[in-house]
Amino acid sequence: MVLGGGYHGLGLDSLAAELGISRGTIYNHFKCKEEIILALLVETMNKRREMFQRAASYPEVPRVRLAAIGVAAELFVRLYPDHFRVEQIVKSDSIWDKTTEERRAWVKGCQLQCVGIVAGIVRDGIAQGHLELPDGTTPEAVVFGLWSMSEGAYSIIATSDAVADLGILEPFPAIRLNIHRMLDGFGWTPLSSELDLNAAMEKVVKDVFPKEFARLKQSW
Amino acid sequence: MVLGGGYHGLGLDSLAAELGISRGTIYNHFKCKEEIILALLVETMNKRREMFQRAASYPEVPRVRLAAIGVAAELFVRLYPDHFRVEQIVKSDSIWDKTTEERRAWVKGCQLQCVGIVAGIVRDGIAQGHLELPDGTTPEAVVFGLWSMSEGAYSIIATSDAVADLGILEPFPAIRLNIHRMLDGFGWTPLSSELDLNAAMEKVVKDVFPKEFARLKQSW
DNA sequence: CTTGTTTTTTGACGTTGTGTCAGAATGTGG
DNA sequence: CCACATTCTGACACAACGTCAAAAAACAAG
Repeated sequence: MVLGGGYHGLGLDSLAAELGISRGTIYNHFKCKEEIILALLVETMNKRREMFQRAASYPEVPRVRLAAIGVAAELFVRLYPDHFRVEQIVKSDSIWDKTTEERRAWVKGCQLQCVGIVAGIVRDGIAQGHLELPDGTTPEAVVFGLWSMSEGAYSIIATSDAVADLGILEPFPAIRLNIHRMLDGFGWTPLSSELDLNAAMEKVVKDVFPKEFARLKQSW
Repeated sequence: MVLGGGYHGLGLDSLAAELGISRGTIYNHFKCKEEIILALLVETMNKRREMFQRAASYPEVPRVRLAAIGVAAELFVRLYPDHFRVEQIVKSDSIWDKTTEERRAWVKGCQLQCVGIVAGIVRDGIAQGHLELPDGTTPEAVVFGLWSMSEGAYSIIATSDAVADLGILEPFPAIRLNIHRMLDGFGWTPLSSELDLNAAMEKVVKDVFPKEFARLKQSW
């Protein structure tokens, strides 16, 4: 893929050669290298938002719909690791301020949409009496927790062999477990002890993401 | 600080000028730019390990000692945001493979030590009957969850204004809450409902990290 | 103090990669 | 076929990393 070797891996010469055009031509479409990367980021976030929307509309109880979002996030990371990498790169390198306001706004908007999808499920859970948040805690705070956990876990997996050193042979099931423990901690019913979430998630994979699952050669 | 503007912000010319030496001299001490960054990373991880060790030896029940680790991690990020940034940079840019095996091993070892400290507390909790892990779940998996949550949350805070857009005015208390909810989900007693963890953490700050707390001008 | 030797420092140079722009090439309407 | 508009191009300017022979400094011996 384009961005295997980080920011430096993307050489405009090689990119131009790969596209069969000259390097000057690239600058007719993008103002600078950073804009290219941000364009890739937009593509990335579109992809994930689409998967999130599909997961969120799964006809089930809110807690399972949230698990479906988790499935979507995991599938996304496993299927498109390079796309995930783009997000990492944009974060750490200070490329953000070299880009146009327009594209930045687009990224931000997409991010908020993804958050909104998840927050909507949390609100549904509250509305249906499956979940009660303590005073001062907003649904968005819960989303923040889920987001943190995913982001951090996938980042750790992607950028070091720390998980293997920890003796965690299958990190993805571990992530799922930890996330559901957090939701249990919030008292979101049905609790993971009252429900076979693994089976539910496997069903989500087959019902909502059959195509993606087929592309995922490794075991779920 | 040295690494405000990411990998590119660190210019060897300006760095040399700042140190009052020539750029050539830098290469007597470091083989390449990447090694400089990794040296900063070593410093960073030493600092945090030291804080973790202090927190872990806090004379309290395991769950509170774990909270103390959380306090240490939070104080570290808030006091030394540039150090935290170094970790982000090392992750995303592919600088890892340009560095010497020796320094890499050092970083990895320090990382494992930090994990080991936390895993030790989890084991203590199990040994004292405060916590029971389901079959197939290791203490390291719990550490992985805590690590993920911290890493992801601090990363999100540091690299975007997403938390503000989510309406989360005080992200750090939100992180603490989410972490403790996860531990509650594991059934780790005393549960956060049976214990005033906020007071306990405030006590940790004053008992274990008075000096660091003094440097933290913002409210806890 | 002087002279010879070793170590450290230096900044000019080579190299690599980004971004620019005048000119070439290509496309279009009459 | 021509005039005009658009797109593409690759040579150039510039910036940053890393190198290395020469200079400077530190050190040792007589």
